[in-house]
Amino acid sequence: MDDRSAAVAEDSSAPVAQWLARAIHEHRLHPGTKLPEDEVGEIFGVSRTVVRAALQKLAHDRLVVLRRNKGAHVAQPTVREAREVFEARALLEPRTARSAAERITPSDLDRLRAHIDEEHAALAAGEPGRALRLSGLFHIEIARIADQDTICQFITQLIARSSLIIALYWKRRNALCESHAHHALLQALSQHDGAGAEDLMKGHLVDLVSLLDLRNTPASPRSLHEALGRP
Amino acid sequence: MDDRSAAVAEDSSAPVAQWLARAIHEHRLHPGTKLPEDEVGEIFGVSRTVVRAALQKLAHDRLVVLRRNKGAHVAQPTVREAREVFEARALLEPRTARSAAERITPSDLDRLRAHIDEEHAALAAGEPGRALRLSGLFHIEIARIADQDTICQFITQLIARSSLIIALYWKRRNALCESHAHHALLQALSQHDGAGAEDLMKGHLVDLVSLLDLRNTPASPRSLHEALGRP
DNA sequence: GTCGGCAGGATTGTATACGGTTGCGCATAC
DNA sequence: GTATGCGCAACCGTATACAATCCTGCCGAC
Repeated sequence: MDDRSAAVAEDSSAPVAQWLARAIHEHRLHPGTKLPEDEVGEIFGVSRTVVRAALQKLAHDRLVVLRRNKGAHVAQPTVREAREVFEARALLEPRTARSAAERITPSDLDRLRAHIDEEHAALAAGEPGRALRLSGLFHIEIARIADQDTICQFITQLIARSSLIIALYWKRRNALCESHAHHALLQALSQHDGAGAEDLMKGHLVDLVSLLDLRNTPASPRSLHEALGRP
Repeated sequence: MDDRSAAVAEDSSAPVAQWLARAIHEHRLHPGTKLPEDEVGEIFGVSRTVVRAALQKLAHDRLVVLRRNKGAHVAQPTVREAREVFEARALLEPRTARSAAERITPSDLDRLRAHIDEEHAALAAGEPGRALRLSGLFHIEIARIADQDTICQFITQLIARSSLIIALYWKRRNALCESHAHHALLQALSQHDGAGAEDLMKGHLVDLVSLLDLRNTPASPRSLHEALGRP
């Protein structure tokens, strides 16, 4: 409600970037998909100038990669990058959850419950992409509650990248049953149990990584040199 | 060596962004300074298109703020933002220093020593801006040694913002005597003392914050309303 | 003398044009 | 049938042009 329509009049490239980011987050745009400037511009009714600005923003968030004269593609995080992203989340999110527990308000709790409910509804409606995005928003909401804008922005970026990582490395497509962890987190937060929330978040992130297939296999459409093992 | 000259041929906006970032980091560009697109473009001999790309990159790193129809200005972090930046650093850097201690190599140590020496030389030569930048590079180098690209990028951004914060809130201009902490860190790193490095880094960051004047005074070229205390 | 409005200049937002590179496909030779 | 070289089409990089907006200074009215 606050990030969709409000910014439209402010910066015309923001809606393009947000729309693309959401599509990536919901797995409607797959890793490696090319994003030609002309095509995107035609879809949104804007010129390449504003599309470029949006793509640059996404590139800075590591959601797309920009290669000179090759255009923009949805990023394909490597296994190494996947590990790094979750290591960074492990450094940031548990302590942030603790802060959130200490200053959470009833209206915050309501919003978190609404997130979980919406996530359940999306899963029940057979929209796993939407559920995944809402699951990410749950984490972002916790960072927002912690009232740390800077860390919240880092976490937002990391969660978006996590969505790409999940698209590439998730072990079993059907198993998106992480709502239990979010329920437990909600419980700890509602009781202002900072230490508990910190531990739960730590464990939750470990669980997430354990559901990824991060053996040293390269990303699916890997670079040919590595694929053929020739120097 | 890897981020200065190599990227020049790759992306023409990168050198502009790097030059501006360095000038900000070295306090040659002060918070609040306007950066007109035409002027910057003329300096670098490029058109506004590429300048805009550079400014957007810097805006994403929070070194400049972009306001619609108002142009780009060097950012003026608020007290709140200053606190947040150092809180984020406190979450990221100590653990990163520990990782660095565990995997540091002799050549890494040489590079760190060179950084410290250069920093001393800059101070002796009466170039506090250069010394500050080198001091920041010391932290970035540690993150690089830890071999965590993602976290390294976050830290790089946070250190650049720290430079702006120091420009605004440093208590005594003359006292840039933090080289002792870096020496102690180097010692711990050279002995692969992860726990020691983590503690030293934590303390170092606390010391840094204590040298800032973060009472709830607004930023120096604050909004006129607040500056004059008139409603 | 002060306030309000208006016009001019300056600066940004967006679109488009042009040049260069890449990559693909086809035709031809072997 | 396969390989090689050429040509074309698509796309990106950059510059520039035009429109919209904002700031500033001046002028007139009260």
